[in-house]
Amino acid sequence: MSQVEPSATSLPNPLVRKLEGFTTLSDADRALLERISAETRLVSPRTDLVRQGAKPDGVFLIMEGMACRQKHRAKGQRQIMAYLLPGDLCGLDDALLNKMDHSITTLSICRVVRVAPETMTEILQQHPQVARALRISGLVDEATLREWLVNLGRRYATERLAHLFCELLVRLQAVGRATEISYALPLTQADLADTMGMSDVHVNRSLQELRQQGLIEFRRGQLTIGRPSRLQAFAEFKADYLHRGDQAAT
Amino acid sequence: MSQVEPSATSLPNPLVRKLEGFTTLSDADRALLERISAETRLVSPRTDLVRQGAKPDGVFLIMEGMACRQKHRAKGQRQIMAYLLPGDLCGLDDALLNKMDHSITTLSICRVVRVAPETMTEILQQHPQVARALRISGLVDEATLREWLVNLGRRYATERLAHLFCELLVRLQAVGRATEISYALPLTQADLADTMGMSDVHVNRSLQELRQQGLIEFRRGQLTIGRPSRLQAFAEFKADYLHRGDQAAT
DNA sequence: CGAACTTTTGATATCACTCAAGGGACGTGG
DNA sequence: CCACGTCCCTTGAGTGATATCAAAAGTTCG
Repeated sequence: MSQVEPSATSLPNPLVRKLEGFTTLSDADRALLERISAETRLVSPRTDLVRQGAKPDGVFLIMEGMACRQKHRAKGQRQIMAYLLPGDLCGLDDALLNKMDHSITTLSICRVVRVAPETMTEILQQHPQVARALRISGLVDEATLREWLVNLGRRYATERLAHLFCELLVRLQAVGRATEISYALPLTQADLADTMGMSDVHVNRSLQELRQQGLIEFRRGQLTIGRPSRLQAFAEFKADYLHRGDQAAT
Repeated sequence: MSQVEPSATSLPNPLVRKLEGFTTLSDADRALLERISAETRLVSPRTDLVRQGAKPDGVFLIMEGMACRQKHRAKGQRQIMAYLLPGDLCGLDDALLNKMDHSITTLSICRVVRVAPETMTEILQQHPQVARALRISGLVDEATLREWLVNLGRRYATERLAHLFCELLVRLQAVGRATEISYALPLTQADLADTMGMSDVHVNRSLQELRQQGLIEFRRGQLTIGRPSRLQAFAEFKADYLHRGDQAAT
């Protein structure tokens, strides 16, 4: 399922990038984060990192690829409740509770790091700025969840997808994983369906409509957004919930 | 809009009840919480406690009634993203971010307490057990949000409503605001619609169906669940996400 | 080259929305 | 204590959005 691998590419460190969007880090902070994220391993698609019902043990840092939080219902239906992108740390808060009420699962091939609980505790105590950034990051995750709820509750299928694509553009740009108009989206239409609370067939048709309207291109796992501002208007996307660029209050 | 009122009834203090569900409190902790929650004021229905776009200032503690977190879309649509019940503290985490991305609004008449930021900071520093319980409480709120997402994404209208009613039963029981089978639900069908991402007409018809199946009664703001286990089965409700009764890990 | 996925298409069924109007309940003022 | 307004709940009819089922076409990868 996984093996230790040296970090491969020369992409910017996504964790550092992300946290610097929330607060100012010292050289020591940065060095620490770089050190942590050195020992990565590859995990194949559709593999549980943390399983529902288990007691969380340590946290996972996503370095490459996409993972998610998901739940299953009795008749095999599933709902994805969050995407975990490069730079996202998961399981930190979950550790405070006894039992996972959902699973954390890879969607694509992922390069991840597991950080032991003790290491994590030490970091939080000795690097207050990192702790602060992680705290803020958690709040943004929660705000994102709320926006997803609006998405499912009050938008049509095409708007829903468009909104998700807008969000991913912003989030991936923030960690240097997207150009101005394009990014890798290694998801299946069924994955999108389980994210948006719709059927895979309807995802297919909605994607076609977005393509026809010239809002997106989506081929071979690469999503391209012709004019992001147009897609944002279509989806009524306001990035404020991601709290990028507003250095948070003390 | 509001005025200071002495605490009226002899109901148990909901904040104490709630936090004791998450951790063990000392007498000093309890005394502190009681002291804080003494100076309540009444707020009329449909009043913003915190407005979208504003900078959060202080936290609000709900002592009686129901409030919510909500967002509005352009064409007047709204989506309720969380219910705030007696014992719920809101705005604590929000304060770490610069700007509210949603509003906190009363649904019914509420008895609330506003706690100043300085007071809150002091409490968190001098009462670690309270801080810990509040932290866990926040995580449960997030888990609740995730479950709501499953609800909107993967359940039919009747199941959705049933699931909400099950959740409220558990949460209200935990703060002594519900009997084994019944509680006050001072909401309009339009409120329910904006919670469930459906139209008010469809809420009406779905409620009728739940009534016909003998699963609920709902009259004059009072909801009664004949046999909770039946309703839970119908909604596929598992209370684990509320993390009641599992004393969380250290 | 073939097996296993994934995407696409068509046809049909169903769930939920919109619009519009009637019926209650409740509070207020005369 | 009645009249009236205002919400809120309820009903009906028609429409629209999305799901389901089934099968064909395209991809990917060993």
